[in-house]
Amino acid sequence: MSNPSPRRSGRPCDSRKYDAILSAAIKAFFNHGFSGASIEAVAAEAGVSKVTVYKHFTDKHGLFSAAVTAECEKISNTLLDDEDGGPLAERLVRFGVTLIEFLSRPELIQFERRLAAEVEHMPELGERFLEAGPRRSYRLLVNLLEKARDRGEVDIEDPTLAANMLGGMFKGMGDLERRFTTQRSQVPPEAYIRASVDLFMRSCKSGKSPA
Amino acid sequence: MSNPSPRRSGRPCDSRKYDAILSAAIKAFFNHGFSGASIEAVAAEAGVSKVTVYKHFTDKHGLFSAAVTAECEKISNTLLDDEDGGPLAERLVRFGVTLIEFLSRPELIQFERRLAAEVEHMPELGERFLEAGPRRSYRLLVNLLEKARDRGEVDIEDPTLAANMLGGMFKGMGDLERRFTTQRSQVPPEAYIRASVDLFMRSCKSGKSPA
DNA sequence: TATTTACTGAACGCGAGCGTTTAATGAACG
DNA sequence: CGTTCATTAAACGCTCGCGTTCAGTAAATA
Repeated sequence: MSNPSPRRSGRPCDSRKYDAILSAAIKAFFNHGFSGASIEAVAAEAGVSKVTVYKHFTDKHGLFSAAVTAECEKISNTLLDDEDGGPLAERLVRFGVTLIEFLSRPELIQFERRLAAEVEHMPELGERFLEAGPRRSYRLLVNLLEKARDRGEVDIEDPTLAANMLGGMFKGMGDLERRFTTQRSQVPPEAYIRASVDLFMRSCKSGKSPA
Repeated sequence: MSNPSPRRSGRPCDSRKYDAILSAAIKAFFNHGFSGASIEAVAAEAGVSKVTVYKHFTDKHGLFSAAVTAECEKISNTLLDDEDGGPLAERLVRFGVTLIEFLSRPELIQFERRLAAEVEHMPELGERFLEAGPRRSYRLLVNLLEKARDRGEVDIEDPTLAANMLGGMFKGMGDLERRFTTQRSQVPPEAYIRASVDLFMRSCKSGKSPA
């Protein structure tokens, strides 16, 4: 009211410190888990006093929540958009390869592991992640299939189901290996993705349709 | 050598205490994670002194490892065996439904979450789990497909790849919902599994084969 | 300049939890 | 019986870590 400018008096907050804290928190939480990570270590890593951490974030849970939100933001922004045309099969292969490469990044794997472990105690964070990532790319895939169907390119009864299966095939068993193994496979998934798309396309052209 | 009976002298260990400790540990670790769980709580829950815990298990890591091993044992013993015949499609549906129902049990979901979170620091446990569960059922599936192919029931070029895709389809997107959501869906997976098998079978009969 | 706010460093209180020790009791065996 | 080992309850030493407090400094505004 009395202030025309929203600028408060006194020394302003250093936004770089906020960022530093957040990155340090992300690193710590997703390396050691919620209970395993320590605020003191975060402060040290960020080159910041512990008090400053508590100035910016209310609490350990608040910091964790902010870290998850930030990571989800990154995921949203990385989302594979429906790149320009080509036949459906080629678009699906591109989609699948990009997806699997994205899911194979060590940081993301670690992030998923840690987040899933905390979901029981902070369900809203799991929900936030699902919306930021998986459900969005799922909808992209559904959309891609619907358009192809409308163009008469394939015969799909329920694109929702089809996308579900395609996504599942793309992940395949490699998903488990990624989650429960530390050594990263160097194998590019091209061939496997292509085989999955082949399987899918073959079934779509043979008269009947998924589901 | 000197002892004909393997029975040592002195008071023998109470195996029920061992079991009690182990169940308590399983509950604690898979509810609160490795760092989150406390030995004291485990001892209390087991109705046992802390010293007894350390008599039976060297150390917190040892206890965790024993808990994981015990759970993996359970998983191995629950493994869906290739129940008697019928056409391939029906057998696949049975396999898929049993698999998904198994994977949907809250205890198993929680177990997978916690274990995955610790894999980075104890890789051998992840390996143990993969061998006890996923890889075994994967091999069962491969076998099932190979036999069907040998009977001329389907035209599959690479059963390995096919099993990979089938398994992936069965899990589909529901896998992510299970991992990152606390509310359990009541929906029986029958219909979805059947649709996946349909998709698969359609592609196998149309001349060409997966991959 | 005075005021206000951010930030630091260090210390504090406090609880949790790991792993150990001690003294005592209980259960098996010879 | 005495020996041996399991088990207990309680206490201990120790470390870690959360969240707070305080005195002092730095950077902005009025």
